[in-house]
Amino acid sequence: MAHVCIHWFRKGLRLHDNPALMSALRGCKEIYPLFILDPCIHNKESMGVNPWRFLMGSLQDLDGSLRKLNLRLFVVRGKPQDILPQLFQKWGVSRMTYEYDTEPYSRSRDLKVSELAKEHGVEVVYKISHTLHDVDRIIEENNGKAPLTYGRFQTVLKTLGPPKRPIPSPTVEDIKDVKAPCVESHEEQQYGLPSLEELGHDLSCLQEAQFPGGEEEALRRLEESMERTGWVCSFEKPQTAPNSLSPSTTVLSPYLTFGCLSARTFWWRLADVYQGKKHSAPPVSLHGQLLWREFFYTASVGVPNFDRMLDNPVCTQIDWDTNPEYLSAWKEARTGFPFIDAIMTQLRREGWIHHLARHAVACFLTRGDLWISWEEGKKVFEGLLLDGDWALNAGNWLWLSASAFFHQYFRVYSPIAFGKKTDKHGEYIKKYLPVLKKFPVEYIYEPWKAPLSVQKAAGCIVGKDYPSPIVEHEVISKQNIQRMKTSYGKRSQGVSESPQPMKAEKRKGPSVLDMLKNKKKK
DNA sequence: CGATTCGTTGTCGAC
DNA sequence: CGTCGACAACGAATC
Repeated sequence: MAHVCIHWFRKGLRLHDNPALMSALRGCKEIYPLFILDPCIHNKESMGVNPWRFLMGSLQDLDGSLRKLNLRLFVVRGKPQDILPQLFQKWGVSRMTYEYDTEPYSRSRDLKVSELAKEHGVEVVYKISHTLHDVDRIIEENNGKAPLTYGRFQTVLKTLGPPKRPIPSPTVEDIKDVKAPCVESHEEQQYGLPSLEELGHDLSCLQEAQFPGGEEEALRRLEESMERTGWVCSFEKPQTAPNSLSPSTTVLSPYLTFGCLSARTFWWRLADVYQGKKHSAPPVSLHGQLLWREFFYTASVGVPNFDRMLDNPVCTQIDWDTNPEYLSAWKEARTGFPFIDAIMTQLRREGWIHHLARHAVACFLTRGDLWISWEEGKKVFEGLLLDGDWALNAGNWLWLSASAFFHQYFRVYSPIAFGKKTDKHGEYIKKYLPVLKKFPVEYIYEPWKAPLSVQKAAGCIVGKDYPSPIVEHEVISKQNIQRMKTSYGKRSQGVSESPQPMKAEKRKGPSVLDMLKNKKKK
């Protein structure tokens, strides 16, 4: 019996290594490749114009690739739970396929949608292809808990073996028995991709996309990086510069986030390059970077309330300040620290900043200087980054704020010294903050220290043309270390008024374990 | 259980 | 230019 099938694209915006799409095509007489613009995730509040443009580019590329196979992409706007039942009926659908998504929102959405599918007699098939492994298996192998250190994570992974080999894209041969649904001309419009203008975006402030979305660009970019075999083999993340004028890393992360590039394709392509050569190893290598992604995906599945401080069992509870002025200054690149402001400018303009640049601004916002909750920073990153992956974003903010995973809170990034290591002349600062262009090198990281005569000569008066620093880093960072110490102290002592202080706190960890154990029993 | 080791990628100053 | 210890001292995992 041949199926009428919807393949529902969400992430996984690609044809290569797409097992769910392949199972859609098997025994299929008609296929509707579908993308739903869901107001719960695709809205202007939580998603900035740069990631929007990346998504649209990716969908356009996907549509183009499908058309080469005599298929097309159907784009619909609305809530999946409203849209899908309508389409099931309208198109006479008997099967729906999609790529498994571990995010909490996606999981509850997919649960609802699967029930609706059942009611409509639609068979649901999903496959794991966004991550290297089935992260639930990793948790199982670690006795029901997500590993909290990278070393432990690697040990667990060894028992699972290497990730699966990627599968190729569907070919004309694969769809020879599949009919492309006949679409009337008005429907061509109805299911077409809306423009960014139509969706109400202001494109006037956008410059040309440095990282255009789409599978084709993803694979081109992958090959471009992999051609540099020496560079690939000697890659060590900590040795790459956060403030080079062009990216010092691959910038494949946005393509992984949207699934334009399969992590397994990347993994095995790297294995090809490594083959027979001496090469760097995790955690610093490129393989290591993919494992970090896997690490945070696993943690985000194994830890309840992963993206929050409250009720997050691995997150240290910290008395962050509510400080809208400081938060805006950070967000809008007017902290008065050129290194920080340059990074935030690049983030807003280009939608991508180097991982270590993220360290610097995240530490500055949270435990280092401004003492603002990492959840605020996470929200800002989510809206601006092309690679604002839910699990990675939350995980890295937990890390940098020393709320979880990383605990050596006395190691504080200096907003002045850190950037100097890799850009002592401040070229990066001058690129993104041209107002400081004429400042002499010795003051470029600390313009407020320049004598007034020097400021005048540079055509930039600090406090007027460029902000004065909002905090005194040397003083505030030392105070903040003490505040961290207090928060950590409370954590290990437990709640003093509790009759069993130690036990009350100790329950924190096992509660995750218990939850997962209970789940398994069901 | 207690002790020990290790932990993706800090900074500063001495040598 | 690189390496090392002090700084002040954390939790997770292991034995």
